Amino acid sequence: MRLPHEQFRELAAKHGLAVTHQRQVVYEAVVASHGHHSPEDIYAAVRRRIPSVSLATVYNNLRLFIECGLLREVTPHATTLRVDGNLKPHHHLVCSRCKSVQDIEGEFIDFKRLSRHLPDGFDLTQPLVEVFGLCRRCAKK
Amino acid sequence: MRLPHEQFRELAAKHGLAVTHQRQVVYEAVVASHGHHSPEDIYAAVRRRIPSVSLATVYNNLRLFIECGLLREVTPHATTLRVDGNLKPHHHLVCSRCKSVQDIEGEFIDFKRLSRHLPDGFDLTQPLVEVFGLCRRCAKK
DNA sequence: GATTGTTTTATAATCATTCTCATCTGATAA
DNA sequence: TTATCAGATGAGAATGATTATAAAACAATC
Repeated sequence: MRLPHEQFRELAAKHGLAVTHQRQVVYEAVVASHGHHSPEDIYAAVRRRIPSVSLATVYNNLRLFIECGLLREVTPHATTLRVDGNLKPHHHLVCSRCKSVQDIEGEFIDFKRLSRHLPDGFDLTQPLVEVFGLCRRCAKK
Repeated sequence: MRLPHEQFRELAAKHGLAVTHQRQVVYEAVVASHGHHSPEDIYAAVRRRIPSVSLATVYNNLRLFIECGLLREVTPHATTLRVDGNLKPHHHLVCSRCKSVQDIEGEFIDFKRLSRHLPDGFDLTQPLVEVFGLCRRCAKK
């Protein structure tokens, strides 16, 4: 089992990213957060270890990590960016009203059938599926 | 076949909304647009018929219509609101990089299996599924 | 047609995000 | 190890989408 900072150094080398202290701490904060968090959340976590860190640095690095595939953007219909450090295949259940996101397990997608309907050239090598509905709290109203 | 303005009067009555000229034109602009458009797009279309209309009115009514279920929000990972007037069951294929959205047909979701994994109380009566990948253009890079 | 509560307009305010630029730092080569 | 320099950071300003505010106009009900 690799330690988080070793894991990050490997990933950075693989993607040609310079390893800075800030970058490392941002990455670790996302992975440790186990959820679907906003840049402000991550900023708050990073500040505990680097009080002088700038919010722009957090934004810069989150965007960079998303582009490199180190983490995934999870912002369905929400007004603010959310990131997910969990790269294992999994899907999301999203509340259309309150925009809350939860993970969902299970093989409920027929990828064979899906691929028959895909337009030419569409790349599904890292598929992510988001299913919308109403969470219990919002359904009550 | 109902005319668009008759259709809107019925819907408004059903949801207890006052029928104003602006509201009617906003609704018709969304339905006629056949796609996944931004408030600015709708605003431009409405202005052709009501040059004095305010952007705030477009936003207010789009939000109202979404809440009433007259149309659906389609903003996966995009930075700006998109609306879809097509209420027939259909799903979306979204490019993770450029955020483009296209409709996709086909029965590729096993809802029986999915419902086994749903948390208690989650309401899927109007399910919308969004599948993420890379569109042809973005996949090339 | 008068009344009442809602809607619209114009504009100001807000909030998330990005940009700017001066300063600093990690990576590479000497 | 040190010098160099492209790239990263920090502070704060700028941007852009969206929402709030308040006065005037309007739809629905009586």
